[in-house]
Amino acid sequence: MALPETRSEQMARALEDDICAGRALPGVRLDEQVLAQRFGTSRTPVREALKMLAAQGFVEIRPRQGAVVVGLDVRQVLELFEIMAVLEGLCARLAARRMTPAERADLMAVHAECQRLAAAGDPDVYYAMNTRFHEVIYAGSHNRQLEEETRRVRNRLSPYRRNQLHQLGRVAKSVQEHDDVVRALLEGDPDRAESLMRRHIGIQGDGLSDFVSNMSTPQAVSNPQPALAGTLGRPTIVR
Amino acid sequence: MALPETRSEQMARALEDDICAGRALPGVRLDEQVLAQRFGTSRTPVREALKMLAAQGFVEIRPRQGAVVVGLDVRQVLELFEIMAVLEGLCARLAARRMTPAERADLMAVHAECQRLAAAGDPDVYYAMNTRFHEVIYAGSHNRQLEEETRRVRNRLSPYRRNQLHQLGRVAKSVQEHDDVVRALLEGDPDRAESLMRRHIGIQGDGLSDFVSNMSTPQAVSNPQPALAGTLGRPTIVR
DNA sequence: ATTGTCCGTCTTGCATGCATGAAGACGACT
DNA sequence: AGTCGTCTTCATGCATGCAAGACGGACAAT
Repeated sequence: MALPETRSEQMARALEDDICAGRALPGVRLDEQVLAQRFGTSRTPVREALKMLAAQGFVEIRPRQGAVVVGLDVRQVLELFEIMAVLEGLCARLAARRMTPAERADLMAVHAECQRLAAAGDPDVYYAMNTRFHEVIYAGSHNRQLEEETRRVRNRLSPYRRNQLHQLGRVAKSVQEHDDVVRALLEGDPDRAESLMRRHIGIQGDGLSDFVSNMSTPQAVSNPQPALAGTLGRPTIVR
Repeated sequence: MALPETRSEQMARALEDDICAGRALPGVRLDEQVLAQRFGTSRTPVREALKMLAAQGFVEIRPRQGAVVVGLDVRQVLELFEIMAVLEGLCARLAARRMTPAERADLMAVHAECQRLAAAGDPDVYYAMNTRFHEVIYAGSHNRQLEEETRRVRNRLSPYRRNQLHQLGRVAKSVQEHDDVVRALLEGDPDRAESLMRRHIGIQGDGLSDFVSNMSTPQAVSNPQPALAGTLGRPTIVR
């Protein structure tokens, strides 16, 4: 099976992961040669990977000036959240009608885990399970294209969400909202599932002000290029 | 001004246009050398362009086997329509609240043109104006990210929509639905605008059966590779 | 006749090399 | 001293070259 993966694809995935995980912060310069060395290839596959990431909005390539991790300003982040809300809302709507019994069981299991971890109190651990929770719903939509689109937008936002859950009480609120969504899903109520999910994602009400005030956290830089240091493995962050 | 555009970007746009306009049908093989000749470059920028298009879902690159224009089966098309409906719905919702007076005037003007062309009766001419109509609403959302996302999904679907309007009465129905949307927009009713737009895009009710039955029109091929003939300019279609 | 194997050809994936254009340094001039 | 202009340096954009893998055909065996 193991479908052969080209180096450019591997690198694209690795870089996307770096960006999503916050190892490559917005504004960081992505030097072709450095990356080539880091991955042990020539510049060619590096360039192809960067082009792919650029096409998906993860990096920006300014002709003759190199590639940088896209830095979104507050406005753009809010714009993406607006999109995210309807996409996840649609996932929930479709999932409410289409999830199989097995998938519903999965959902409940993951949700229970979320509740447990929320009580435990570590936001980062909860974050991981929270992601799984949403993934289950993406899959439950039985719409592959939607699944991919939603994940892509989610990934683009991820550098800006990491700290969101570190706010006091945000985790508790999150699981509570999950709980409502789960109920609607299990009852098979598409309208309610969609609307609850939209509200869960959307930065309406209290979420907004909190978020914006804490925003610009991951160096909402736009052009500063603290050149991604070439130490193989993980880029060191320059401050 | 004229921001410098690299060849790979030019080619990517040109190829995307070929695909959207139906000049490169799904399943058509995109040979690197042929394209390189056609654009008067080497294979390198061609490859970069193809990688970009692949990242956006327009072409599929099978390692060691080359690139083909993505062929969507009925199911995938319907999946994309589900996405399209909520994205355009969101555009309408936001536009209802955010359009400036100038944009509203624009909307009315384009809508009037649509009505005129609909009466004239040529579906292809109407199609172009219809596209502009929707573009005005994308812009009216004042959400750039949404605008781009929506346009991208629209473009991915375009090979499959071209003939949609050739159905008897479809044009008339389209303008009627536009009319309802316009009214909601001008009245500033976000909920109604969104819901009407969703219905307009969505293939619910009669739309669905008609569409599906006429579907698979643009050679819903998946692997057949009628090798894109190299005649510079436009690819000739093999049957 | 059909199927399986082998081989030739061709395309892709990647490495390397070169020219162009941009950023930064240095010096001259106001 | 500050500003402007030139020059140097370097990274990018693209061309070219080479090796590995895939497709197709021929041939042999059943």
